[in-house]
Amino acid sequence: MFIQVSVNEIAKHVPGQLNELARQNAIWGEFKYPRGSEIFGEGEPAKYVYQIREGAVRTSKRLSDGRRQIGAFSLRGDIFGVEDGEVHRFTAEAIVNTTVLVAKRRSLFAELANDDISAANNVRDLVTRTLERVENHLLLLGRQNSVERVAAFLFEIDRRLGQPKVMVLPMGRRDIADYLGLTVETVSRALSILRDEGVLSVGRGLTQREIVLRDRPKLGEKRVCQSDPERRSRCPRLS
Amino acid sequence: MFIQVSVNEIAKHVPGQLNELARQNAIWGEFKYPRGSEIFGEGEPAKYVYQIREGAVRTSKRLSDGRRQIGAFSLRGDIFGVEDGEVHRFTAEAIVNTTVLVAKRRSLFAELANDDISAANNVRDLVTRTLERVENHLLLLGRQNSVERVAAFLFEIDRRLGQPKVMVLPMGRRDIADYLGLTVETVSRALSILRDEGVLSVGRGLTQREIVLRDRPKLGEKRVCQSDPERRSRCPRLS
DNA sequence: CGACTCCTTGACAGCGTTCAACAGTAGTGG
DNA sequence: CCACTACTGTTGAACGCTGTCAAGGAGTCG
Repeated sequence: MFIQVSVNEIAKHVPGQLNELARQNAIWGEFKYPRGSEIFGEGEPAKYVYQIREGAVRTSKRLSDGRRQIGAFSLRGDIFGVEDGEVHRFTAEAIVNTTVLVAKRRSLFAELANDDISAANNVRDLVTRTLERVENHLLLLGRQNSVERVAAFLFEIDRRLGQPKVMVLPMGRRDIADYLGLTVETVSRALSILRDEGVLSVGRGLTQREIVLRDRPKLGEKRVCQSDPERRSRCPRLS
Repeated sequence: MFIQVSVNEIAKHVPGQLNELARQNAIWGEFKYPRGSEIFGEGEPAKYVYQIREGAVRTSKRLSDGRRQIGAFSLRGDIFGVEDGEVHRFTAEAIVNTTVLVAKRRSLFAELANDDISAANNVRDLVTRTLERVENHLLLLGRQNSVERVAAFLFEIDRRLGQPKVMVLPMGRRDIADYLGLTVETVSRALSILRDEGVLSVGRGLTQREIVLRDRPKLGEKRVCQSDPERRSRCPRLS
């Protein structure tokens, strides 16, 4: 009951998914993680599934020398931890003060053996969407320039936030940079370019993390390089 | 029977996986694809699962202007097409003349609803491994330099080929470049650097696609940038 | 209010791309 | 068998995008 209500309140676009997952497991309840704290670490046994009630989470990997790659951002209503196997392959950290619903989980897909078609479909959809997102991210990291990356990021977040008038980013430039495979300076410069081109507004009496998209069609064009034959930078090579 | 034998012959390290997958589906048999031909295209309905009997396959995505990102290479014995949903999210092409076993497939995870625990585990393992590989690839594309990328590529292929004396690459430099998010020239230069450092030999009476790894430990060190943690965050110099 | 972090901007450098030339190899047909 | 051709791969030189370093401003939180 408690779960039923809260999940439906929070995640209108993924109604009841955690319910399905939780039905045959045990909901452990709500947990709060302060800004910057670790929810689980890479290599730890994966015992739970999480849904964000309030806040935002980043999942990341690190190299030994500190270089970091963020694989995904999870926002309000999003579920994470499902796609892992026996152990977590990512580290998950709260970007801001975050409240999550936690459900005990069996091993991946275990609930599918229990004839629960609905839960099976939900898990399948989650894994499918995860794969699709990650694979598109490969293309972004491997073949797109900095402005395209930032535009793609803004486009994605804007969509996931429901295209609000003012987009409030929970994460800082450092996180954006590590998500896009860039540096903070390059992210900042790309945002300035988009601002100067009239695509968005930033600052203007707002926080630096509040962005107003002024020209979404133009942003959409920026996402993928529209091979401008004049500027032969990194993109055009058509061969 | 025919399938049983051939699968076990070919894929010792993934014994019988396609058998499991095929048991409740229908094996359609063997198909041959000439070098460079398309096995399936991005966006096409996903009707079959494939296992490579002989040859090699690349799966890739393209941007509208022709930029390409290869997501994975499939070698002899490998299964591909399982991780897709209703439609293929990648294009699959034969790198060389390739023979594949083809099995009709149901929708993703459908076989799990049929109480086939063994098949369920196989699908789960395939999806888990796919996710792990792709996520590591994110880190490579987002945060590693050219030599690290090429070293990681060689390390992976060497392992998958069973560390032979002479590594015979089925793919050309162009494919390697598009897999690593680089250009052919940069791949070639990185190989030359590794050659000059005594890590490998290439050419020497062999084809350019035949490589001898002379110092696997050193190659392993090249894979990830270790060394001074305090200096720059991106990576130390090459030379 | 002060110390801290975050963000932006500028100057510069470096790594990887682009462009170009050349050598090696494979495929083809005479 | 040898030309002829097309393709692949290597190497050099110059360019430029992005990283690095530095400085300063803006916001945050004690």
